[in-house]
Amino acid sequence: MHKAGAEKYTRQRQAAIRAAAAVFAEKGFHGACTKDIAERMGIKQGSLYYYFKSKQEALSEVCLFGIQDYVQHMEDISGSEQSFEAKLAATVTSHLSSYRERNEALKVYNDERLYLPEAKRSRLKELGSHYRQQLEEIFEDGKKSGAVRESMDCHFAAQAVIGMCNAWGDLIVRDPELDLFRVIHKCTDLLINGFIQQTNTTNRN
Amino acid sequence: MHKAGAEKYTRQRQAAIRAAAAVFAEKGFHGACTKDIAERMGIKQGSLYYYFKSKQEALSEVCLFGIQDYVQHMEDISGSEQSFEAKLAATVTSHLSSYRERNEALKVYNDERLYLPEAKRSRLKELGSHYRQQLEEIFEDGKKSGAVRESMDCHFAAQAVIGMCNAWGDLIVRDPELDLFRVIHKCTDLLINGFIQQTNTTNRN
DNA sequence: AATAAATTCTATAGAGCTATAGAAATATTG
DNA sequence: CAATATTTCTATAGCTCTATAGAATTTATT
Repeated sequence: MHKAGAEKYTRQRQAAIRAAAAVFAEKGFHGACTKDIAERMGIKQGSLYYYFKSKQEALSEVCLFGIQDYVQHMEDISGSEQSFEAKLAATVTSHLSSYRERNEALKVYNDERLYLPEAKRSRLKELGSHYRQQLEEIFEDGKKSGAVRESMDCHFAAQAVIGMCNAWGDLIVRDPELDLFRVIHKCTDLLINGFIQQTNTTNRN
Repeated sequence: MHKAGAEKYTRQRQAAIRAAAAVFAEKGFHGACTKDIAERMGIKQGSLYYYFKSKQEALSEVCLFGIQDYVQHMEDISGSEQSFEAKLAATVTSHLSSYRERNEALKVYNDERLYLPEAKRSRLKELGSHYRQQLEEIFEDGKKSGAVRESMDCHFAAQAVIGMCNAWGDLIVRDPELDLFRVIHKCTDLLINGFIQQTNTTNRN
């Protein structure tokens, strides 16, 4: 067993989480085998169990890694003093950027978290719900400031934004050629300006 | 082996496809086992192979079942003479309704089709691409008629609509309490009216 | 260099799952 | 009813995968 002071352990464990993320993203939790994960980081199958006590634990760590930092971003955005449009744009940017930076872990969180044991899953679910709630509040505040129309269902709107980001995130992970900033720009544009031809110019950028 | 004239076979095979859809939707293709599928339709594991030659074939049939009919709907919508708004609303309605009617098969198509062998997958992919293309054309036509703003990226818009419908479809499948028509209405409203407060009233319903 | 600690390896038990074969049961037809 | 066809069952070969144990190797410490 490792001891404090041996920092190779933490480095390798992080590598294991990233390797697991990549393999789970490609083959799914049940489709992936521990051999794939181990080989991706250049060790043998059995050695992986020096870093995880089970395959489930690997999934659990990947999922946590996947969201912890875009949840943190939302905390910052939500607390800041910006216009509704700026907050919405920041949310989209942070969410989509996470798909690139976090090495598939966010995709794994979305697609495979339901295979976690109940206890772990509900802890992660809290984080996810909190994220959605904060986005919902951004919409509520937008209503108060007059940026968002009265008739908007804010719960629904938050869900829709997250769904749209995840759909695009999927494509971002699958296709490394895809220009992240182009996608961010288009998503933001769509959310702020909508599909429809409008004659007033108040909310264009 | 069965023979023509024995219509129990086709009835049971359809039941097998629905059972497989439910199980694959819940546990994923690799997480599901043929025992689960068989038991759900009240037969034993081995008997399932009277209807499928492999687990892969079951997946293949489920995926096909999942899309064939909403792809067909799009064909009708695309060919019809309606306003942009009406076509968009019809698309959302058809897409989301499929999630309820088709017994989880559409969800399986979205989440598990990448585990199909290449040959099958590319045949299904064609259907999916065709669907997106037709939606894209609806947007292009909308531009020509002035309903959609010039600056809209139609390819992107189509992708976004599909992504949003799929995100909501997931929730519809997961939660049978969720009111389908409420979701359809809200999605349509969001797509047509957008998030933002507008001063002109041209495109409200 | 000798000793101890940390990391990786090999080998495997034990479990679960797919797909098949052939028997048994059920339904259909003459 | 007897003969035939269809559907389901039981049993299992053969494979893959997880997780563990203990040996071997590498890295750090005295």
